[in-house]
Amino acid sequence: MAQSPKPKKNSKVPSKSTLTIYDVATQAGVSIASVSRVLNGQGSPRASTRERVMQAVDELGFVPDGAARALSNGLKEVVGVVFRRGDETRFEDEDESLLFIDVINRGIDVAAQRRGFDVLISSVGFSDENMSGRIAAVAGKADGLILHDRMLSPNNITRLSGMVPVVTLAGSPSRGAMNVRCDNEAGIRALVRHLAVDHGYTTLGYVAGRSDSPDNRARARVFEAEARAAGVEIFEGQDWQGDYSAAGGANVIAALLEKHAELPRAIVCANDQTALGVMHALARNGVKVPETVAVTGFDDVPVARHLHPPLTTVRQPMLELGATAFDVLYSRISTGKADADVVLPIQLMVRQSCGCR
Amino acid sequence: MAQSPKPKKNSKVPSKSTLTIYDVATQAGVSIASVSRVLNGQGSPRASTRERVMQAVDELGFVPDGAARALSNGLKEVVGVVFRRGDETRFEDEDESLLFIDVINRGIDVAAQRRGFDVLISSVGFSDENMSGRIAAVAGKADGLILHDRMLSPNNITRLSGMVPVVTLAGSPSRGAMNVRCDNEAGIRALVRHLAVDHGYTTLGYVAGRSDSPDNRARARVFEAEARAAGVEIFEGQDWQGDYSAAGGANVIAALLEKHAELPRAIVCANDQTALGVMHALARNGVKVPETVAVTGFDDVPVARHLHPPLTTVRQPMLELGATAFDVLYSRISTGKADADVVLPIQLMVRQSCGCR
DNA sequence: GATAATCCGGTAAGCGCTTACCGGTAAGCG
DNA sequence: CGCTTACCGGTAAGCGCTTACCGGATTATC
Repeated sequence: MAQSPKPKKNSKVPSKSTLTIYDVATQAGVSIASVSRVLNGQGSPRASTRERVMQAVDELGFVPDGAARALSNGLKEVVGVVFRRGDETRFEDEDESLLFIDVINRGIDVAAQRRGFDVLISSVGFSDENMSGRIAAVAGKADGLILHDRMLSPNNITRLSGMVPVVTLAGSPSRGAMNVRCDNEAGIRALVRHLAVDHGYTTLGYVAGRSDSPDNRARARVFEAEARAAGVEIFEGQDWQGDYSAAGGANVIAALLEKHAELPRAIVCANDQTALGVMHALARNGVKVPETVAVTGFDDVPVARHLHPPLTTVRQPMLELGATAFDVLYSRISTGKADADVVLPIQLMVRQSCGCR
Repeated sequence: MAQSPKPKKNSKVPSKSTLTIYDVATQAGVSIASVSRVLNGQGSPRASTRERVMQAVDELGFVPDGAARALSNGLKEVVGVVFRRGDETRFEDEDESLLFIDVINRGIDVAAQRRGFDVLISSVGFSDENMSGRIAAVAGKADGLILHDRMLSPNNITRLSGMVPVVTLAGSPSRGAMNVRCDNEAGIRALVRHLAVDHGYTTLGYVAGRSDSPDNRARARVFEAEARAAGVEIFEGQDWQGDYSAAGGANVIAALLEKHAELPRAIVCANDQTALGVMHALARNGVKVPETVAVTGFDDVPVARHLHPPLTTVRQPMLELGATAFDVLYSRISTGKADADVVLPIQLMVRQSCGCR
């Protein structure tokens, strides 16, 4: 019967219980292997053995050490999730695009729990240096990584994926990593069609998201192509550059109105936050939505349905996006195989800001 | 010169690089102790030794294993954060109170990074069983826990704090655990005073948050006491029961208006989401805000300033709340000492929904 | 009674890293 | 030259858990 190991000579004050599996084994009168078997459902312990072990665990308040388990099992049962916080024009705690990321992370969390995994979160500020080093540190504490958009160059993603399994949530996959995304092009197409064909609007504007976002650039391209195909006039360009935030959207409209620029009959916004700001600025200037100018968003964050008028938008299945990202990563971790690029369908959410009743 | 350890006989497919510190040592032509010294800034390695080690690390793409480091150091450098997701009346992915929790978690993340810690997130669904077991599993993977409100009974918190350092974000502390909170009472007092004294409104309503939230009950009590002291008439009771969500707030107003009930001159909402729904329902029914009915929120989530009219609310320093919770926990982990109950000040954010211009 | 099969549980090795301790070398001093 | 001190780096033990392997006891069969 082994004794509890000697206290580690360490300059750090022991802050956690120093209880180990040896203490449980001593109290239950069995070996540490028996304790492990009972706790992990291995082997076929006698009922009496099981009872003594569970009683000792309960009385002592024993929690197995995750690091020891991870080292022994070769699996930490932790997924690392890394995302960008802020940009060069915005103080970091006001970055509203994190709403979107938070919901995706929720989906990751729920899917991870189904497999006994937990989610290790790390956000990276815009001005943070040594992003690769940071991501590597997270990788050392996890079995795989899920990287939100705008994290690393494709080369660095490929390099990272040589160290740890990586799933990206980006517009396109990088070599060596798996990718999960929504069919955003279909979403923009559906919006433009709804406005141009169903409503018959002949002028459309597009308030862009961040110019450094590949996702935004793809949306802008599809918007342009689809609008041209529908034969409508397009309002776009530098004056229509937002940054995915409500303030960015409001600033675009305020600036246009200040120069007495003409507004299009409908405005497609890069995301719901932008639409919130656009609608706010229009209302502030006495422009009726949707009677004078219709507005649409993208994402369908929970706030969208409570705006006045309720926002027509494209529902990105954010929870499913997160859950799928985890499932793809888990498949890779557990079988070595996984899909390289998974595309989730979107759904047009027609409410009232487009002009429907 | 030790060889790289033999591959572990394991039924799980190895999905991570099997690189270890032994491989780096071999490539650099030094011992594993030297590699460790270089990577951890210990001892005084020669410049030439340092270079060879760093070059080998870079060429091999080596990332130290977090579980091994944690076991050896007796410190995982991970903080576990656990929060509640959903309630009995709402499907879990629509729980908007998570906005608030997400921002607090952001504060935790930023503060944790300052100390080289990462954040292990685990949400618990309302219908999840064995919450204690779940929390214990997170505890096994972290050095300490931060528990959001509504997680465990005070007894269970005390019991948990015998296993691992615990910080709660609750209205009041539990024995054995540390606590961090905002001075919500002062916030409600400031709101009531602003409406009753500065604006001279004589009737006030309070749309409550969840009835199972101790925080909400405390706010309701202070609202009542302060309003009575200001000599105004109070509208409250079962008809004014929200659930912290926009839909909950909208439902309260819609139901009142359906029964042609009289509305107070101003409505104090338990949080900003509730205020969003209240304002939406009022606007839908042609009630002007703030001309006919003023509305205030609580929390100052980013959306608040972009509503029309911009919301007067109480700013909960959510980022600071999270950061302080982490700092308190870190103090405990590193020195064994920490404050038992930390109260952060709030700030009244006067915008336009109260009637100010 | 002897043999084979099954059940159960203990012992020892190992997961990947950290670092205390010790030894070799070189420099400085008398 | 001999002794002392400082510097640097290698060896071995250990962190807390998991589990392969083996042995003892029991049961079943001939």
